[in-house]
Formats: sequence, C-alpha cells, structure tokens
Amino acid sequence: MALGKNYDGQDCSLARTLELVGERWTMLVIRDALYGVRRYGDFLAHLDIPRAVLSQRLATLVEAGVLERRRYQDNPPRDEYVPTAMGRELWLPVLALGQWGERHLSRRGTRRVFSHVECGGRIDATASCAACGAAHLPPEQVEVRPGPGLEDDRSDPVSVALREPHRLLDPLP
Amino acid sequence: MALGKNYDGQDCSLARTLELVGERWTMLVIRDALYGVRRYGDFLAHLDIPRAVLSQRLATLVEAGVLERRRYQDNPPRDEYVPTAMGRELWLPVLALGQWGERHLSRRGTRRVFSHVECGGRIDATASCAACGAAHLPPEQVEVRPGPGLEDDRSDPVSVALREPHRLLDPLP
DNA sequence: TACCACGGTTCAGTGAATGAACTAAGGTGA
DNA sequence: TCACCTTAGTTCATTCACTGAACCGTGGTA
Repeated sequence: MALGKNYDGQDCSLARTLELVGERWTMLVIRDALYGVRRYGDFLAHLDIPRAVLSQRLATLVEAGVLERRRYQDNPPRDEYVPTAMGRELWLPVLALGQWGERHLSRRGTRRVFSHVECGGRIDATASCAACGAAHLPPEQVEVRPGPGLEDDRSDPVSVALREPHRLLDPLP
Repeated sequence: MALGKNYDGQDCSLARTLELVGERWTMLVIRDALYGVRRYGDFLAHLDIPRAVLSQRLATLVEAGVLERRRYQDNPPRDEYVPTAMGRELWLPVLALGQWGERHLSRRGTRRVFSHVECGGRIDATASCAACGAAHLPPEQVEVRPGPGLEDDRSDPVSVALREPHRLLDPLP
C-alpha cells in the first residue's frame, strides 16, 4: 500500500494489519523471507525493489517484530533478516492470498506447488494437507516446488535457487 | 498498496493478487463488502476514504470481477456493489489477515468475533469451526458480532449497523 | 421553483515510490 | 601499498498516487 499508512478511525484488526504489512512491497518481502531469503542483496535481486524502499520496509518489519535482524558473520559484519514467530504466522494469509491468485488470476497452470513434507500431500489455501488431513500446517512442515505454470526466466541466483524444491524458511544455499 | 501497481517480473500469484487487491484501501473495501456494505455512500461513510479513490477502487474491482455492479432501483437509478463468487473467496485471506492482527497487534481483547451460524462455534483463522469441526466455511455460514475489545465510537449509520450481530454478506438494513 | 440526496468528477497540493548516483566498511589480489 | 571488489546501505531529483475540498448532474420532494 502506501502514502499515508494509517487508516485512522478504523477500529479493526484488518486495518491495523494493513498499516503494517499492507504497504507496497511489504507482503512480497515477507513472502521471500518465508521462502528462505535472508540477505539485503538477495531481496534486492529477487524483488527488483528500490533500495530505499527495501531498507525502510526491513526496518519497519524489524521494529514491529515480524523479522529479526541477526548478525551472521563478524568480518565483515553482516546481518540477515529472519522471520520471528510472529512473522512465521503470516504464512497463512500469504498462502491464502497466493492461492486466491492461482485460482482466479492465473491463466496458465499452477506456478508453485506446496506440499506437506511428512506425507507429500498437496496443501490448500487453509494450509491443510489434502492427503493426511493435517490442518493449519506451519511453514516448517511445508515444501515449495515450481508448478507447471511457472514461467520464470529470471537468472539471478535467488530466482535460480527458488526454482529448486525446498522447505519453507530453509535459508537459500 | 499503491503507486505503480505492477510488480513486473514477479512470476508469482501473490504479486498478481497484490496488483489487484493490494492497493491502499482496496482490502478494506472488500472487507466492508463482505460485511454487507453495498452502496457508494455507505462505503464512504464507514471508511473515510476519499471519494475519488473509492470510485477508482470500485471500478477496478468490478472490472476484475471481484464485485458486481447491480441496479437495485430505477427511480432514481441507483447501483450497488455486491461481491461475486470470486470476491466471496477473498473471505479467507481477509479473515487470515484480520486474525493475525487480532493476535499480534491488539492490546485490548478481540474486536470482532466470528461464529458458525449452524452451531454457534467460534471460527479460527482458517475459517474452520472450533466446535463442530467444519472446515473452510464460506462467508454465508458465518456471523460477526462485536467482541469485548471493540472500541468503536463512530456514530455513522453504517458503523451502528455493523455493531449488530449479522451474517456476512447480508445487506445492511 | 427551490432544495435535497446520491453518486460521482475535477483539481491543486502533498508525500511516498522510483531509480540512479553516491557513501562507507571491510576484504582480496598483485 | 594500491586498486578494486562486495555488501549494505543513504541521498536526491523526479514521478505519480493519494488527499480533501469543491464542484457537477440526475432525479426526487416540499
């Protein structure tokens, strides 16, 4: 979203949520973080987002407790951004929005397939496994792989890595 | 969201979805439509949204097939905006986002309680009934009522009407 | 005839997004 | 030692969407 991020007078959890994650690019940053993207440069390469906007979004999400900024090496000092428990719970709305788009906005086939790591069953828009019936699966138990409708010719390393099947939240190689 | 609505190069259903429903105000318009708001003036009164933005959002949503514009009286000619099947399926992501906000951004208690009309059980973020176990309930089977955390002192007729328990999609009185 | 309700459109001003250029800290190779 | 590279930003002029107030048009109503 953007431009005046406050929906004053809306005593509604949805409005509060959108003030935080409804700005332009924010939800895509969160999706990438759930996919295992952690470094500034990787978000940048994969999203084609203006650097200034990325910096601002990451700072906002860290301050809100959705992402944690964590030092992963000292020489030179480098930080990575990792979803907190609060951030991991955004998995459900992110999935629901994406699945809605798959159903209604995709003329080609499925772009990404989500499956339950334990049984291999497909996962639906409520994060439940069609095969074993497990409901509301957390991202740690979900694997993504490209579907037949994915038409992704991007050659940056992040896009290439995301074309390999991998478990959600697992950091990119 | 807003400002340059296209996330070019993102071959992702989430990005496609956000191009449509991720602009600023759009998701709140959809929420209101699911709550039973149908008329231009009612959206306007309840959301405090600039008229020009509301007009543009309604037009976009109608063109995309999320809302249907429907004549409800001829003298004078008046139209209303009603969610299509496609729009009703946005219930799940809208609920998931709202419930995330209830859990993580609400210091007071629950603002709105969703329950299963058939059994009265509470509904969770995946639209499943905690009491009878029915999963992925459609909005027609869900009732909203104010929760203890709702601190809504708005006095416009729409806010007043929405403070009464009512079934989703049922038009306001 | 005057006025009102509803559903918009128009427009000047504001402020966020964009994208290119620049900065800074630190490592690497010759 | 010097030049150069990588990563992670910041700065800044430009563009463009949002804002809010004013205006418009249609069709009742008093």
